[in-house]
Amino acid sequence: MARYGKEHKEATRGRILEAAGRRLKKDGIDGSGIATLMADAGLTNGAFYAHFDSKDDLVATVVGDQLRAQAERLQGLAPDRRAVEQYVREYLSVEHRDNRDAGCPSAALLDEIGRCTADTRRAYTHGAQVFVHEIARRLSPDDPRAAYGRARGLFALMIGTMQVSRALTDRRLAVEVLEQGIENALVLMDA
Amino acid sequence: MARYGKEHKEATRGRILEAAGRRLKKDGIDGSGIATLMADAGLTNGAFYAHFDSKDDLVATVVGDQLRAQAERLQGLAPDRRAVEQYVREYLSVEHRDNRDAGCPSAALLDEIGRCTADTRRAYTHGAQVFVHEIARRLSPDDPRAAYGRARGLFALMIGTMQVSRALTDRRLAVEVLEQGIENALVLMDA
DNA sequence: TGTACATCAGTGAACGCGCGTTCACTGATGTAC
DNA sequence: TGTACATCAGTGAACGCGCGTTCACTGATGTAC
Repeated sequence: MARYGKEHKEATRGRILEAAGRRLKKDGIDGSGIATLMADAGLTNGAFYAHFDSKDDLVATVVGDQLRAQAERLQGLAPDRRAVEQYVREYLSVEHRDNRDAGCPSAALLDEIGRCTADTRRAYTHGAQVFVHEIARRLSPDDPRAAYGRARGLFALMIGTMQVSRALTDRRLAVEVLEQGIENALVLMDA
Repeated sequence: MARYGKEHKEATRGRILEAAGRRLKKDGIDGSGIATLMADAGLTNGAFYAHFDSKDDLVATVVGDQLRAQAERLQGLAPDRRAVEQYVREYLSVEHRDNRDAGCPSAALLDEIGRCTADTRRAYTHGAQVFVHEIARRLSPDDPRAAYGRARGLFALMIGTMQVSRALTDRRLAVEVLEQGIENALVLMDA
């Protein structure tokens, strides 16, 4: 009946979402055009609307996917405090700083997300809460909610530190900011 | 000879910069067009290029001005630790959250600044260092450099916390994040 | 096994629009006489 | 004091371009016979 199995279109959608995740983080939301996003996925602009209602729809989906992926990476680590420390060290690394497109969606896009539609911000709100919960249950396994405050501080500190480091033109200073970010994160974790 | 005194054009330039500061923080850099920026200043698009070489030139100037203004506000406060606490409380307030256009340029624009030209990022680098120094000399009057690490952490934490709070759709959660941000800031200050 | 057909994912040109930038022009002003 | 002039900040139409979105079409495929 249908010429392809339904998994074909699903696979294409997945390819668009993955490519869009990278492109949006690299060039920003306003800085990424539909034609470019589709070319990244090996398609032409016209096919976009067979998969998404609008650019806003794509952005909301990408933001949700990106935060889910980030939380899952943390879920893959041990359920203890040392895993959080390991995560923080990888987050505040020069590799992450120099690879926006493969990195944290919040560090790459957060001020733009704050200006997005309610759908996108809802997707962000939910994803961020899951991520913070994964940090908190590693800081305080018996009562994760008690650690939400510190976990949110860690989250905000990591995002802010990475954004500052990326904005600096002085590479030595940028690295120093990352290193001090790790120290500050450890202070918050142990508070 | 000239039809206006030279202070006339300077005043107009200042008006453009002030209006652009507000508009860029409100709608983002990519989200603000020249025609809109000029209309905000009570002018038409064509006059823009009598004052700036390009949009990039304006953005670099605005970023520099905004960070200078932010540092000067801190300089206006007492040179002690209590002034930093007061500053943090005002920064992480609902008023600041709800008024991007009058607020911190980093919270409003930092991920976009990270993608800007070297000129803009140089202006940011310099401005941020001055601001961090003003925090540090209040945390450690005798040896400001010793407090740079904590001061940078405070800066990053405030920026990240404000951006997260602005992205959330749940207002109660957004307020809770601000309050916990203050607690976390106090922890870092006292570390 | 071979052919005709229906499906529909993907193509690519086109839509109106706003972008950053350029430029010939306007008109209010201070100066010169 | 009154008039002609030079200045130049600001106007607004126009440039080519890329934006998000629409749509008539193409063509590879699985199915029916």
